[in-house]
Amino acid sequence: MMNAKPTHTFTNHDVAEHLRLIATLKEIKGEGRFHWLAFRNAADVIDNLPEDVNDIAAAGTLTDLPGVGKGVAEVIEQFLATGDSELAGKLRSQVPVTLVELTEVPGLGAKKVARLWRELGITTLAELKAAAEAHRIRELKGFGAKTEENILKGVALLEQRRHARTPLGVARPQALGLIQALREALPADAITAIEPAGSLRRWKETVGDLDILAITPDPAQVMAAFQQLPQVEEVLLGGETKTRVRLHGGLECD
DNA sequence: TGGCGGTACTG
DNA sequence: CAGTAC
DNA sequence: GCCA
Repeated sequence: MMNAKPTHTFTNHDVAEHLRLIATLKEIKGEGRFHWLAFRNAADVIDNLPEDVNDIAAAGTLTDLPGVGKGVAEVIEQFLATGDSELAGKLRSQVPVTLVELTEVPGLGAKKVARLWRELGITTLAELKAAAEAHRIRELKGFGAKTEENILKGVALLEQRRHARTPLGVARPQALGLIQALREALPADAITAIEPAGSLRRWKETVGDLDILAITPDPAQVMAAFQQLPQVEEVLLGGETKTRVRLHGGLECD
């Protein structure tokens, strides 16, 4: 046999996802902000790394990466070797992993998910949906009828999106079109810089929505122009420095 | 050993 | 004001 | 948890 090759090989993205899993579980568990933030930051670093994390690990220089210290490096090494880590295992024994997907419902963060779990025993999307439909959510202090509706909408959106994420090949041209339209609608000096952000910028193969970031001396002017673009179907939220709209076709854009 | 982004929006 | 999202 |  040739030199023993690992049975599985893991990509930078796999590693990043594992670090994100740890971060989310820690957050739901209620650990202090910076304990889990560190893992999320490290995940972003790994995800954007041009080099193969396997090579870096082999060279023993993981901790040279920004945001990667002793703790994260240990987790990465274990994951590359086994596809899992002690830390993640320990976390999984304390927090149901299925809670992670609840976190993806817009408007639901770790804190609310933790309460839904502890106070209503909700651990899955299906259970969440059922509880909302049975109006059991509004019984919780701080959760009202409105929250319930939003959860229902969010779950529906997630179920829909799950099967209908937009391919980058479709999303990116749309975003670039928006950027160009915005430039044309405004004087040249109104926008210092503008570019795609989020999953678009990270070249993910599919995206859930469009994120566009602009630097401008006059935010209000840009927000107004953005909302009036012909490809905008509905303004969902129009702030002074942030706007969310739904485009024709259903894609949402910030 | 102390700092870690800052802000806007919703309920 | 707390929680969430960017 | 990482960094200065």
